Parts: sequence; C-alpha cells; structure tokens
Amino acid sequence: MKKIRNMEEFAARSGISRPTVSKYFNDPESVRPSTRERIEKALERYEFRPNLFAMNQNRKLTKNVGIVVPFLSDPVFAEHARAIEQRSIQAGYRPFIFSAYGRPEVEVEILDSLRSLKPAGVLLAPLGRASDKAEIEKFCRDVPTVLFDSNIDGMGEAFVGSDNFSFVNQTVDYLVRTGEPPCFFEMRRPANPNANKRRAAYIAAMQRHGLEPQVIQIEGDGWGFEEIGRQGALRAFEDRALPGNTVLCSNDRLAIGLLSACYDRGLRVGRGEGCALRVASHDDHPFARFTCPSLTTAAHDYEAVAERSVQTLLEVIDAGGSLADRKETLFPAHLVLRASA
Amino acid sequence: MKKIRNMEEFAARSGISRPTVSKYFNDPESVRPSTRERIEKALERYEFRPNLFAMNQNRKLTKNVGIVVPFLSDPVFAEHARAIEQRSIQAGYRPFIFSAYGRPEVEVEILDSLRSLKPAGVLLAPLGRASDKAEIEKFCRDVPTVLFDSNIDGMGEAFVGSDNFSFVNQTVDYLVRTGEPPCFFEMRRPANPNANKRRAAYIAAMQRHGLEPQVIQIEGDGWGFEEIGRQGALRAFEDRALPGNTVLCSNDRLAIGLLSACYDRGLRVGRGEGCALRVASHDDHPFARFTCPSLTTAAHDYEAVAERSVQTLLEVIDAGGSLADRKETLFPAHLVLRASA
DNA sequence: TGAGTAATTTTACGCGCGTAAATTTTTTAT
DNA sequence: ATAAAAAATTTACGCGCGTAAAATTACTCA
Repeated sequence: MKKIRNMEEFAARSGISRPTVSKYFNDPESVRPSTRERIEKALERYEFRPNLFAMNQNRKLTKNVGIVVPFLSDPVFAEHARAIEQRSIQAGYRPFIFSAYGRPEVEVEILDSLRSLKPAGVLLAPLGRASDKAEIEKFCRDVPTVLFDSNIDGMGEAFVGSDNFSFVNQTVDYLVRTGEPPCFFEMRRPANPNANKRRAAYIAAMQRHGLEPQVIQIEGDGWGFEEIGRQGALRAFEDRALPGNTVLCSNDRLAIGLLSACYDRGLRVGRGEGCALRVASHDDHPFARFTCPSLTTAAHDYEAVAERSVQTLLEVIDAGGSLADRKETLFPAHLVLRASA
Repeated sequence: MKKIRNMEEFAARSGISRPTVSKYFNDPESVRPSTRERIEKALERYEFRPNLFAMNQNRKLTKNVGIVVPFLSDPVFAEHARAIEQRSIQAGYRPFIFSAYGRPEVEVEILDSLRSLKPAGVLLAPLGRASDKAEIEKFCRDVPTVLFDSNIDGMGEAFVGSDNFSFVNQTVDYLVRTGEPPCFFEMRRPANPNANKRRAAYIAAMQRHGLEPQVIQIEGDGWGFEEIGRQGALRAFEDRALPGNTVLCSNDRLAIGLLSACYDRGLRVGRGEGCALRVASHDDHPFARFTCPSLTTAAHDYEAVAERSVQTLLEVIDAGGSLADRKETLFPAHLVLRASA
C-alpha cells in the first residue's frame, strides 16, 4: 500500500481524471459503475484519503454535523449523543460531539467553533434556562439546526424530544392506581425546561385524579443532580416534608440521590411489605436498572429521538436550510416497572 | 457588528497587512502590543474568525488535538475526557472527542479520520485487548500520540495512567487490616489491560500478607459491565462461590452490578453489624458516592492524569513529534472510605 | 449504424490562508 | 543621534481540492 499525496496523483495512478475522482468521493453513485470499480480497485492498491481541509474549504456544504449537548458526563446525554452519532455516520456524515458542561459561555463558544466547521447541520440540545438565547438564535439563522431534548420556542428548524406529559402521566397513573398518590420531588430552579413541563404535567395529572398536588422543591444549583437530590432528601426527611409514602422524582439523577439518602436513613424503598417509601422517576438513566432497589421510571425512546432528529436534519438540509413550518415531534415514554415503586 | 468575509478584508479594515493579522491569529503574543491592540479593537467592531479549513490546509501543524476513548458512555471515561478536554483548551488547542464504543474497527476509523484532521497530537485511551495494534502503531508513527489510561507496550510517545498496584495495594491492605481478606471479583476475559494488572497486583498483595488469593472470574463480554457484574454475582451466590465475606471488585462498574445483586438477594453490604458482605472496588466512578451502600473504592487522580497527559503531549509536540525515551507515568490512587467496606 | 444522451475529460479559475524572502518601518540600545 | 535589532509590510507562491464550462468520449436504443 503506497501512500499517495493528493488527489492529482491518485487520479493519475488510477487512470482517471481528477475531477471525476473528486466526484466519486462526493458521491460514489454519481459515476459510471465501471469507473467506480476502477477507482475502488485503485483505492485498494494505494492509500489515499482526500484532504479534509482542502475538501471543505471551497464548498458551501460539508458533510460535517455538530452534536451539542449540555453535559456529556451525564449518562442520559451521553446516551443521546451516542445514538445520534451512530445515525449521522450511517447517513454518511461526520459527527463532531461537543459538551457545554453546563456553562452558557462555553455553549456559545461551541457554536462559534461549529460555525467555522461549516457544518451541513447541527443537532443541539441546549442548556435551557441558562442558554444565551440571542446567540443561539443568531446561530440558527446561519446554520440549519434541529433542537433535541430541550425545546426553546421558535428556535431552530424543528424540535425532537420526549413527551414530558406522557412521562408523567404514566408514572402518576401507575402510582395512584397501585398505592398512595405521589408528591413531586424536584429542584427549585431547574436548569432544564423539561423539568418545568414535568411539574406542570404532574399538577395536571393529580388534578385529573381529583387529588391535591404536592410539590417539594429542593435547593441546589449546577449539574451535580445526585448530590443535590441526596441533600434535598436528607433535609426533607428532617423536616418531615414528605406528605405520603410515595415520591415521584423529576428525573433519575435526583432519584439516585434520593435513594442514596433513603438507604442511609434506613428507609426501605419499594412496593412490598415493610417498605417505607415508593420512589419513581423519569428518563431511564442507563444505571436506573442497577440502583438499590432498581428504579421504576419512564423511559426515553432514545433510538426514536435519535432517528427522528437526524432524519429531520437531513430534510432541512435537503430543503436548503429551512423548513416551511417548524415541526415539533414528541415521542411518548414507556413505563419501566422495577422494584422501587 | 459587520460581518467580514475573509482575512484580506479584515486586514484592510483594521489597517494592517494580512500576513501580520495571520501572525496574530496564530499567536497574539507574536505581534507588537500596539498592533495587537489595533487588531483587537477591530475585532470588536467587525465579526471575523479565520476560516478553519483554509487555516489548516497549508499548515504542517494545526492546533487540533484528538481525544479518543474506548467508551464515552462510561462515566469514568467521560470524566477522563472532560478533564483532558479542559486542559487542552487552556493550552490553546482545539480538542475533538471520539469514542470507539468498544469496537476495534471503529477505533481504527477514528484514527483514520483523525489523520485527516492533521492534529498536532492525539491523546488516546486504547480499547486494549481488542485494539488493532498494527494500525495503532502505524498511526503513532505518523501522529504524536500520548496513551492514557490503558498502556500498550512501546506504543505512542508516552503513557500516563494510574498505578494499578497502588489501587489494589490500598484496597487489599485496608480490607485485610479491618476484617477478612478479600476475594477478587473480575471478568474472565477483561477487555482492558488494567484489569490484568489489577489481578496480578491482588495476587501479589495477598501473598505479601501470607494469604491465599481467591480470584472469581465471571463470564460475559462487551461493555455492559454492570449487568455482567450483576449476573456474575447472582451466579456466584447460587454456586456459593464466594469464599469469605469480603469482595474486591476489579472496577466500580462491576461493583455496581454486584451491589445490585446483593440488594436483590437481601445481602446487607457494609462493615457494620448484621452485614453479610463487604464490597470494595477501584476507579471512583462518579456515582460510587451514590450506590447503596456508598462504595469504598480507590480513586483515580483524574486531574493529575489529565494534567500530565496534556503536558506530556505538549512536550512531544515541542520536541518535534518524538521523545528520546518513552516515559511511563503512573499516578497513585487514593483510598476513598465509604460505607460498603 | 446512427443519432441522442449521459458520462468523462480538459481547461481554467478560485477558495482563504500559510509562509518564505526581501524590503521597509519602527523600536531599542548605544 | 545613529546603529542595530525587531517588527511589520510587500511580494509572491502554493496548499489540495471544488466547480463551472466546454470539448470529448462512451453508452443507449431505435
């Protein structure tokens, strides 16, 4: 396998003109089968890949796509990123993953960097409340962007996410049907807009059942949700703030903290005999299966969200960068019954 | 803020020659302070960033660095990636994160992609056993590479990681000192070479104490360590394979699975009265703090590994791509005592 | 076999910036 | 003030490929 310096040389070796080779690399289907075969045969003999920078410099549209998440160390977002990354690759794109790590100024920097990557499109899960809306809006005007996970009204060409009402309705209905109605356990100032939707959904669901909603809001900022959940729970135990024996957490990471607090205080969690508390939650965190007890939760359809996000972005790109109307797609959750409730 | 198309135009606006502006963007310190001020003043008035692709095309060395990990959804690697990413940015580089998701062919593809990014250097945590050694070696010949987390003999310009003997010595010593000696709980065919080092360290530590090593090897392949640990533990309980009341897990993710199994079987874990089992482990997984009970473990010095990895890579880059001798740096672990042992 | 069409080649230019060399200007040192 | 050094400018070229237009070749089907 001899190395080849550039497309010129490779074209010469394979006996095909450079523009045709160029065309092949942009779309192998766009050349005659016999030519394609000759190129691919040459590709086996010589080691050559077109220079990424030269390719993209003089092109309006690259095959790059950006994937931006608020916090990559959060397994829920890692899972989202992974699923979307796979689909993008399958679609023939080159995904680049970025994480704002909870910091709005980093989010803006990422968008700036992305701009210079000339991406064909961007899949963006914004920070939410903390996001610099103006900057994001400006970015969306320049680059075809599909929002996922967290919606910001009117921003981007489309939104794909999970239906928070579906999440909460399922957990509330289940809990009400099988025992005491739940109180709702959340952060007072959630960073993520989904949290607000979930609270609203909880209140609505309880009222639908003719029950009094009970929202417990705990203190804490940042993205250390487990610790926030834990401290909030310990304080709630001290204050005897829990009205009943059933807690519905806004998300699994808070629930993990809560379970940890329960364990420390000797509160047995579950739906069986001798259990002091039932705990349920939302997201189906990759480790929800392994908490003690395992966590009953409403699960994202990660694959569906990824599939639809990427598919929508491709449509936007095909349509030249913008869609007639901004579609919002919400996928329902599915309830995962485990031991905690 | 008027937008500017290229450096030519920006140079004209700011009244400075283009090559000087180019120099500024490559290193703001390299131009006269007065010039720098004028450029930065113009930068406030006009919106301009040099075209990434044009910048890097005709340059031997870009400011890109690659960060490659075996599995980004694994919080331990997410944490490593995060720490290294921060340091790279601080050092003025542009990090790109990639994950092989456990698949060797993907790892090779990532290296191929990276090559075309012309990175100044790469920080690589290889898959380990499954890695295509020949391909990685070839890559390391072309691109300055520092290995981290998992060592592969002789590959890359340097290795930075954690000292597995330190991990295991601390946990074994502690467990032996405070109760029964531990058996060692691991996968029969671990993907990661650190696992082998840990087993060896365990055996050596036990022998040093004049004790008989007991290694329990569980079945399972892939990267779903929690589930593998859980199933392995359930089987071990059935087979009464645990020799004593103390288990030392090769890593925290296995331990999380083990704890889950213990909980299901009603085995109380901890060091107090009425506890059937003590469990300790290695890594200090971000959620080890929140398992039930919280997990006693030996912690990576994530920050030190990140700091040294990046620093070493910078040295390699400065030295023109290769070091006289391949340094291996191992950071000691520190024991984190929690409730599980 | 001949048109008609699709694919390919040729030709030519440009993208935006890096970079080297020679020249001029500015700063620093004497 | 003058020489020396440093910085900036001018000039000129190249990187590797995209892409458009025109000319040529290969294929399709009657």
